[in-house]
Amino acid sequence: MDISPKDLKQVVVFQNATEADLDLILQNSIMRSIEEGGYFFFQGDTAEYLYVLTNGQVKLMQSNSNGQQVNLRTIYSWQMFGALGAVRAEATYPASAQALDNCTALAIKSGFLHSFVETRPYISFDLMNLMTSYIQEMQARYRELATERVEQRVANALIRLAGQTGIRSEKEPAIELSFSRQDVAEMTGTTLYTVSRLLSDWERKGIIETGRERIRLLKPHDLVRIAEGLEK
Amino acid sequence: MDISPKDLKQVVVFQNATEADLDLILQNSIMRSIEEGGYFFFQGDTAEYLYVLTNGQVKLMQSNSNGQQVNLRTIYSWQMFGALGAVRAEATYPASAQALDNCTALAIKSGFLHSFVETRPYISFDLMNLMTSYIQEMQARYRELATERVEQRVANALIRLAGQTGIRSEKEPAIELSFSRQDVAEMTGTTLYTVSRLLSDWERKGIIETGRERIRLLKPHDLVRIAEGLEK
DNA sequence: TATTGTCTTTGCGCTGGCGCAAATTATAAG
DNA sequence: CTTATAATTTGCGCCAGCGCAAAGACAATA
Repeated sequence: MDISPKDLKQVVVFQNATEADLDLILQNSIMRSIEEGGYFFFQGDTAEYLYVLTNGQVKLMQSNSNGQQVNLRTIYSWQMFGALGAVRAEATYPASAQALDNCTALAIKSGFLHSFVETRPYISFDLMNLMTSYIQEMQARYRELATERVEQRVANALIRLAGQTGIRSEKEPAIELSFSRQDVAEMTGTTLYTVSRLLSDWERKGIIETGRERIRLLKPHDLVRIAEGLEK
Repeated sequence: MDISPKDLKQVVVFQNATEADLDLILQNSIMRSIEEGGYFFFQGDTAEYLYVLTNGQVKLMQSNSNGQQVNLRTIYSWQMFGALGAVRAEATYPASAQALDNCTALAIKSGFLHSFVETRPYISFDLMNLMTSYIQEMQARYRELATERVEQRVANALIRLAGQTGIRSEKEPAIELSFSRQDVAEMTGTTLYTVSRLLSDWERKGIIETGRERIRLLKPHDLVRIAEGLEK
């Protein structure tokens, strides 16, 4: 599968790039395909490439010395990942990137991007914007983890996911999500048992509907109330 | 108190700036003094300025709708703060900045920095480096909070603080920190009671020595072992 | 020296959430 | 259709950590 410069316009960081620049980027990149379950890179690897996902979904996660892991973020088509390690020379990736589907991604040599950015301020600007939003999201999630109860955090995660990826059908205001209990647990710093108990409870109350690796939000507004700690 | 361009060289983001540029920055800034306990800005304010602290210490913190707060970071002399809000136009500060001492800071109009950066790639580069390290630290702390027990998190926080600010005396390998139990609690997402109990315990074991708003690390290595969860 | 305010310690009871284990259900593969 | 595999649910016991309350220690001020 080939990629045209026009396709690259969809990448937020490249939105202001010229056609010529996009061409140059393509010439200095290769395509990499990773099949479901495989890894683009592991936490600690030297950051040789930064990626633009063209197909599939990628999970970014970080693990501690005992192997316990947390979900930092899920990457969708035309989003960048592995960019953090690429900014500094001789950096290592701070997280691992696992393919949730069969994935294809454009791999850009980080050394190339380095020199490329130096003469194109608009790109660093867009990159900084992206980074800023990362920092803000991480700070918000950190605060959440530190001060909110599990119930609120899970509700919040569902709301956030709904905003990012939810499929909203026209007729009914239901939002469909595809995540396992384990996924949600890793996103909210809890266990799959607790998530399961919570979801069951909410289902009994008619707020959501659940299935295997599937959560449908029936009353998002009620979730918002739970997230804010107003419930009970 | 006046600031010379040379002083500004101490700011990481300005380390590669020319004398002329530093002068220009100074001309487009004002000095602001905030006394102990006061605020440079509050979370949610529109980000008109970004600051370079010249004197004192500033605590960056975020609070949720119930007023509970977490410590994101402490700022020392010649470090920047409030830069996040400044990158995007019409942004608001994602955190509040409280003066821990009587503080003085250089306030740079964010609009000015905007246009300034556009023609000076080296600065955006250094800014991105700074942002990258923020993201990585937040990710690490997030993982810590999600997967580690309180004991480990507090030990980790002490180690981190020792690296950032600890005063190491020549004769003995003891490191002196100046933080209240409440401070440490807000940094680690726990309560001052739990921190107090932990510190008391460690003091009994001879790992640290404590006082009012004072913690002296006697055996940092033992703390590292606790942080890694090897203890018990 | 006495006073006041702040920081710290510690006892005590409680509970939110963890995590094992075992049963149940959904999906995929043969 | 059967079997294997993976995801989910739920009962149960337990404990790490919370948070009130009250006392104690320290620092600043008059």
